[in-house]
Amino acid sequence: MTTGAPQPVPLPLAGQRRERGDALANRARILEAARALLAERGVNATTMDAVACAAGVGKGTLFRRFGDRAGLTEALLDDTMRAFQDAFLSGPPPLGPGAPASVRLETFVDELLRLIDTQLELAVAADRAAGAATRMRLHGALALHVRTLVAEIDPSLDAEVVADLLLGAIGARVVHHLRRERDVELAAVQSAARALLRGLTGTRASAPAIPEADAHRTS
Amino acid sequence: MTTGAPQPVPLPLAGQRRERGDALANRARILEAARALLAERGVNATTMDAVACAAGVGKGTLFRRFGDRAGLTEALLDDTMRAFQDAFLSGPPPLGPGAPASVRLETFVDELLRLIDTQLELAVAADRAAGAATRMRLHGALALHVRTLVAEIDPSLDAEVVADLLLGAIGARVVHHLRRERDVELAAVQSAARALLRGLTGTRASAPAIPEADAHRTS
DNA sequence: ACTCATCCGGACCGATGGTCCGTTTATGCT
DNA sequence: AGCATAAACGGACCATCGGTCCGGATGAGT
Repeated sequence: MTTGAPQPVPLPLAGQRRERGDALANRARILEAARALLAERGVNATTMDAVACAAGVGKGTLFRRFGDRAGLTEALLDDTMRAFQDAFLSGPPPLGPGAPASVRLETFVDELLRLIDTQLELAVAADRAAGAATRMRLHGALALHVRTLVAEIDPSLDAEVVADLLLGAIGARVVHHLRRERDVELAAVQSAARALLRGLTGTRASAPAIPEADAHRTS
Repeated sequence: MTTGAPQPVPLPLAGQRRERGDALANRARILEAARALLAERGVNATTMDAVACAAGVGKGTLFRRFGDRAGLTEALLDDTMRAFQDAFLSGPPPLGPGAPASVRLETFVDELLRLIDTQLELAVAADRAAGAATRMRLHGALALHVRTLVAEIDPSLDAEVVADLLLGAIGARVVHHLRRERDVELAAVQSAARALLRGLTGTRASAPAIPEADAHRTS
């Protein structure tokens, strides 16, 4: 996957001096090394030193490129997240626009859980290492989406708060705990999450009709 | 509050050498100092050094008494938690045994949120600093209770997983975020939590028969 | 080939959690 | 009261880790 990235393109563009070739290469190696270390040794045992060393670069390089630990994890999360965001913002219907909000929300939760599961260590790292600013940005995008869907499903709810509670329920820590320390199947987690959602979607939906039609208000 | 603690009693008991008087006093001072620092400076700015200094003891004393940071936070949480546990395990009905499971669960969530809110910084500290072992113990007690209630409410659910998701939803991190960074009222959080619970409690009770809802389940 | 901006790398720094050990002192006994 | 001793004290000390700095190396345009 890492190598599969379509490469941000050398960008033969003008403007000012393009990033030097070795710098580009190093960035890639650092990202790859970080991903590997994170996956095989866990979050706790992955130090910045170790990442730099594994990538075969000096610490200076590492820090200049990414600023700090938060920056690195953010970069790591970046493409994964971007893809997911595109999917639920403008992808095909079950997840993207076009399906009723309740279905979209359910699908969203399902998919987010799957995504977290495939990048468990990374997700936990981001969750704990990211500074307030970074977390806000990452969390913010997801929260906004959930908030919108929740508001659409049941306008009487305090969408902002409900959204945060929901995201908290399926946060990296929880999933990590269930999967790694309890040996729970991912499907079981997804199923339980759906059970929780039923309170928002199912119940109300019994008088379905789907309030759609009236586009999506801009709360 | 701190001073209000009923004192573990001098225990004039026998056995082997009783804990020395100064040791006892120091433990109390450390606990009090830690609580104060945590409350007024936040989790991030509270170092072990600072705690020892504020308590007027050496670091050696601090660490010998509590082992490590996790031990200290655990001790800090201890009596608060013990009281809460007693309340929901053997206290009066709305929370303790005697009321229907769904009501108990709702009350439990309400109360836990209130408790977390009054000890926000401490709760976050415990959440982040506690080692796996400690967290398991603290979380375990709560999780067991919720699990039991959930199982009672709807035996068809995977109580263990649902319980963890629920606790994740109202975890210290989430509450901290909502209360401190979003200025959300505690009541709003409790209300949103109840909305989530509705899926487990209310829905089933009235046998509303969720329509197609789960038709598109594939994964 | 030449020049210069950019980048590299690892020595270095400050903070912080945690350990060690010589010194002090509460406690029980005489 | 005086004493012996185990327990507790306290702060110097250590190791780790995130993050900074700067002299030296190097890629890229001319």
